[in-house]
Amino acid sequence: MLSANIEIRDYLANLIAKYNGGNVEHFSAGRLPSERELVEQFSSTRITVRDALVKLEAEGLIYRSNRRGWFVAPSRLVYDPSSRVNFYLLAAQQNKAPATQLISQRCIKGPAEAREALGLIAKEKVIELVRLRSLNGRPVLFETIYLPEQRFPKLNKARLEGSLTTLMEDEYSVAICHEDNRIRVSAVYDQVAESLSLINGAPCLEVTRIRYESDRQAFEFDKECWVHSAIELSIPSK
Amino acid sequence: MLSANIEIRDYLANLIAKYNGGNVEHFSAGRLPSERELVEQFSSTRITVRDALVKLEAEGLIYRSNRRGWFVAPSRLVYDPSSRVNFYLLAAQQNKAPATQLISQRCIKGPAEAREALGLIAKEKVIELVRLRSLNGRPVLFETIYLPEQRFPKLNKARLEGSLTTLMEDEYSVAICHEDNRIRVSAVYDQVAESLSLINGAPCLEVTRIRYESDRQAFEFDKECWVHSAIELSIPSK
DNA sequence: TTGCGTATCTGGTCTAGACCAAGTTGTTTT
DNA sequence: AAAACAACTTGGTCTAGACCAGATACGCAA
Repeated sequence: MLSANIEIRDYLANLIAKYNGGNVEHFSAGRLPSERELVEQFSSTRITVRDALVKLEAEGLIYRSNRRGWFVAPSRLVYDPSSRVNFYLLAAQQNKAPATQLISQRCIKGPAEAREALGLIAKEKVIELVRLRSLNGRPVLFETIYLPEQRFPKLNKARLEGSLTTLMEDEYSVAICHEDNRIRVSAVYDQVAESLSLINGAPCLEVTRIRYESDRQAFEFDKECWVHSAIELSIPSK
Repeated sequence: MLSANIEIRDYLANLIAKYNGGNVEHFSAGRLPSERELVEQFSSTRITVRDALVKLEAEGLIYRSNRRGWFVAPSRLVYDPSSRVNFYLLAAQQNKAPATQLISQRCIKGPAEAREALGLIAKEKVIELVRLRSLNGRPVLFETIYLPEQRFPKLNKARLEGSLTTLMEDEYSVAICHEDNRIRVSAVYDQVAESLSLINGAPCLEVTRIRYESDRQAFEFDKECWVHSAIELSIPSK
């Protein structure tokens, strides 16, 4: 005995599998039928249809673009967070078209979490960079980067949409000693949700990273929020 | 202008923060008020209250135990998937009481995914082990392990609830050469959901692992489904 | 004391709508 | 051709209930 929402889920999951297998006839441009069309088709209600869609979303089979509709999720970007391969190269290798947008750049006191990670004292400030990265026009990553101002004076604004790792090596002679990545499932709100075309409370994969240039001296604190269906992490053994 | 479900979320998130800070007065035994009580308190409806609860669940602040209620999520287990530290030791180090239950043990053909990873041909079978692991009585991990039967004849049943790594070293002289871990957000259904006291379609953190004892020869294929609020992965740099 | 059945409580699922705000599209005006 | 507006479509949010199934607590009988 299947509940109605699972029946709808299974039906759509099946079509999605076919679509991903190359049978494009079901969804034009990867777009699912509207919720109201599905209600008609299954003689059901929006509550039930949405239950099914939210489950498919949780699985990463589909994603929503706020108030535009539901779409079949493209194949995931495979990403090793502890490798220093840059985003453009990685995306290109996997046949995806990358783009980066610098949303804001500020010099502020910064959140306690970042200050602590960077070992800042008293009035030392941080540079906060907020960037949005897309694959094939779909925003997939919202990242907030904190850098100690003293270590990185006069950041080259022209290069803030490219690889920061490269910038830091070139202009500040940074050599990464080691780093720590923390990965958890979380949810996005407000600016983050909006930038990613997600709704408040949508799940995401959150990667928090601290990079060190010597045993104790951290030079970078990042928080990455990935649209969870867009990413798969690959962690090779040490 | 906040929507009602966000208002309820914020209110509860606040209480949860206090609860985690040591102020235990709000929730007895970490249990949240029932959905119907919250409906009363906010003069709202269950749809809206559940929207709020599902958002808190997505964030990992609370979890549900199927038809029993909603609970404040305990602190997360921090876990490095590519380390070979065993579960009991790890849990003990973080002051959590671990337990393992062997749910099933079969010798089968196995799913294509596992067969391929293990490089099996023709009629070679796999041993499938299904285990459920708990922390402080709460199920947090459902894992399915596939081992090539030829490599591991006559598995010692008495030891299947303990550390497999240790068992394999002791009784089969396995030496791990390298491994690959894949991490993605997914959802659980049926037996997995039931075992974890989750509902069909609840999000989880899925870790898929292949272990090799030589460059090409894999000896273990695992799929771990973690209750997402129970876990944080820690990936140190190579 | 130990089962066992029962009443009650909980979330799980669903009906049948409503209104709103943002995104899309087509038409008209400049 | 470009800008402005209007009409329409979409999901986002919410009302006010209903019934079901599993979990739990409790009282009663063995």
